[in-house]
Amino acid sequence: MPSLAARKKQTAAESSASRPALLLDWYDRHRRRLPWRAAAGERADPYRVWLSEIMLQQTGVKTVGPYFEKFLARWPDVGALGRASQDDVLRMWAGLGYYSRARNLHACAVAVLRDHGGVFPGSEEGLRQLPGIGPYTARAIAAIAFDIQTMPVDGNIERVVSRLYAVEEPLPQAKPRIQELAATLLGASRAGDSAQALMDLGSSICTPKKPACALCPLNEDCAARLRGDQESFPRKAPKKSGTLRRGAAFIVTRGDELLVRTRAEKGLLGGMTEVPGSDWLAGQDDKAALKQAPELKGITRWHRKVGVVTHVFTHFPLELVIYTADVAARTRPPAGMRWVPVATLADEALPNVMRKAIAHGLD
DNA sequence: GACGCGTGGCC
DNA sequence: TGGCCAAGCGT
Repeated sequence: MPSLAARKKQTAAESSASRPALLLDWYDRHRRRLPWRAAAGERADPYRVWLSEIMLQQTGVKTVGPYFEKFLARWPDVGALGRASQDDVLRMWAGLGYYSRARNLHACAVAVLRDHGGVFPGSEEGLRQLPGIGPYTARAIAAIAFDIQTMPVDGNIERVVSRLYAVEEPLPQAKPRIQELAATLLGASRAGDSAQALMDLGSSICTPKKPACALCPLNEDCAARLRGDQESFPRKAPKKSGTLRRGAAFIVTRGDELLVRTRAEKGLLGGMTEVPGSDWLAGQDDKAALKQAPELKGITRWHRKVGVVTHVFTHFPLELVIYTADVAARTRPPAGMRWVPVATLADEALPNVMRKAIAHGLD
């Protein structure tokens, strides 16, 4: 076999015929070791691949790591996860965001247990039918865990491919075209490694800002690099930011207990624990928000904490005013609410915005 | 196809 | 520091 340098030179001269081989060579030398990845040459466990792919949706590798380990230790296989309660899964997921993923994760495990005898379907089409598994994740599991010749396309691969071919069409319209181009980077085998090679390349070399093109195995015939405007790809339609919303959160203590409730099953922060609060509306003032305070015996006046809690969701920024009150022992909670010891708050399915509100209120 | 859906890290 | 970005899915 000719040396790597010789093969690379030869490839540049012969156009892109052996890009898949260059990519796999690079991957064999530089692949990242991640908790859900099998050793070189080994087939990955579908459960681990699935669990990691769901957690990694719109979420960084570093953030996912500890959650993946926690889940694996508590639920070592899909059967164990399918027999757990949704509430336990939500509690374990708390802090990771996009909570519909956790609900679908549990629903998926239940479905695999009930409809597939506890074994993941081994085809892209079969996987695609399961809750929480969309076109990307179905392809990723099929390629990585089942060695099926298919190319998943995530944000990293969109960036790499759009630069390689200088795709002028903006996202998301360009998705079908990019999917076609990405599939040409599949070799005759090792589909999962080809996909993971492109993802590693996208996260470590072909980064959004200041890509390290000198280190890229595909730099010789990258169309965007030849033009010198790599960072301008992928083209994207400009996106609009949301309007500021305001609301109030009520921190009610009864000794060392805190008043909480569970949010509606669907929608924003669905199924998660929260402290009682007002609606979150654009242009709402403090007085209007205070009118939505929970009614409890013995509260003569609310204490308004100095300052506000701010939080930025994907589609809108939020400002919460914090009101506090302390009530007598044995005060009944309003309908739909409950008291929980402050000491056990860590075990609740509390999204970060609520942790911030509580921290501010108890401060 | 557009929108709703968290959070943390980056410069 | 505020906008951008990260292994998308469901509706």
